[in-house]
Amino acid sequence: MRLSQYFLPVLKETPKEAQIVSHRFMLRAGMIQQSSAGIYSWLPLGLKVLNRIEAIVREEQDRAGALEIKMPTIQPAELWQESGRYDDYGLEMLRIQDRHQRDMLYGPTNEEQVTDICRTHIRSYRQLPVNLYHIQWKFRDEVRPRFGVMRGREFLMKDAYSFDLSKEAARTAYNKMFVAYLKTFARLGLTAIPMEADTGPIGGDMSHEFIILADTGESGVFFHKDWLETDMVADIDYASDLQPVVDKFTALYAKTDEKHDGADCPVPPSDLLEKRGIEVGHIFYFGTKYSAPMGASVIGPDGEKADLHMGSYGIGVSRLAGGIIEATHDERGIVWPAEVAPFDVALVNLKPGHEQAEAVCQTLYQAGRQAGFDMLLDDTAESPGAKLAVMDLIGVPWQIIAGPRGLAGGTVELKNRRSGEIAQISPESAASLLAEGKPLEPR
RNA sequence: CGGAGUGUAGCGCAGCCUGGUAGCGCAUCUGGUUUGGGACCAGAGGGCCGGGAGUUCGAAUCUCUCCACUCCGACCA
Repeated sequence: MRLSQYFLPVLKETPKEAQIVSHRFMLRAGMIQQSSAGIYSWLPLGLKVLNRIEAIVREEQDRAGALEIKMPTIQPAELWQESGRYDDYGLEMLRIQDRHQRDMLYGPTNEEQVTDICRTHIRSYRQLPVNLYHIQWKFRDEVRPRFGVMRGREFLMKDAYSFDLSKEAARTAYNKMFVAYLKTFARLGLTAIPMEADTGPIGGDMSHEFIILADTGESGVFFHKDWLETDMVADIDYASDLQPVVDKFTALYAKTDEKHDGADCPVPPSDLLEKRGIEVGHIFYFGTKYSAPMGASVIGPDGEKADLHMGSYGIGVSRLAGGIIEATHDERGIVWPAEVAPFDVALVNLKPGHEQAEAVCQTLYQAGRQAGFDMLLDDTAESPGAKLAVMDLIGVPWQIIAGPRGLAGGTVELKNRRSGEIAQISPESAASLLAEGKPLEPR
């Protein structure tokens, strides 16, 4: 993409409503624009990132055996009256009427909807297990939206729902999602600690919130300091028994402040950390809470009818865009992990019109594109300082900077956005580096 | 929903107390000069001062009243 033909409305000054760093940078980098409280338009750069996060989430769900569906944003009130939540949910639910005065709502979540799908089509235990997920916009009329996309009213969420014959079988489904979440967040460049969370009325040990640490987080968390040294990568075959993996990643103490009890904590105070975190995922088992009232049951091997055991598994996709920035920025701007970066390589022509700079940029641009890199070529007439500042702001992992001064000495700059390291290399080595394809790593 | 604020050009702000021609910086447009870390010179355009109702000869400014947005708390992916 040529920057001169792109839509990247960067801001030099910070809009005053943006109080936290991710919100500031998302606005300044031209990723989002506020529409009303807690509701945002996603501009090209922001949507690109959102789509890449979504793709990673989807890929890991698919690998874990979940099946993608797409349920509507608008749901009929009847389903929620069946589960009993239509009256319970309160003002957070956006209620609307269609032209026939039929009560509808903009879905804040989809347990009822997915239960309706399964009760219609799943009659036998032989059809189990099933795990259906979708990635869809939700609306919750939050009392106080804030922090940009971190607590919006409208937000993009991946929500999966598992259906099993028994609690034991549901645990297998739960473990798959647990591991899928570890993998997903690791790929997103995040350390997301699974923390024991409130299970609500069901109880038990099957509820975890995945939390990334950030001072601006809304959740208070307590955990063993060794978490900070833990390698979060889990490369696992889903067909194997996942319980040991789950055990490994739940062995160290980690609880949200609702669950933490200072008097009853096994970790000595010297090893216990109390920090703030951002909840980016939440998984839990809730038994027959919806299947029983909604009549979602199957005939079991014993010929008896049995209510389905369900679990649900959420990832805040749009929240992650902000969460990643909170976790990885520096003072100059965003520092995207390679897998979610909107572009792979930014190519900066410091002096458009300069014959040699033009030629080198053209060559490198083509070389990168042919090798499959998503290239951004800054061919605008801005001042060099402005260009470089914008590139740092939008956080593309690699920058290649070409200007007359370097080219006179036969070099361009290869800059690593994360480390700040700059290598002076010849245009030819830059070209061959690009030609080798991903990932871009100098020698 | 309780508490506290803010609405003036695309963005950031001043002006309001003490009523009298609506300003500054950045951005935008034109021309020129520039080009290695958010350039320079000259010129230009752009505002129902959040909406409504009052007070007044006269309201961005004073009063009332809506509305929107933000921050702090209680709730949540």
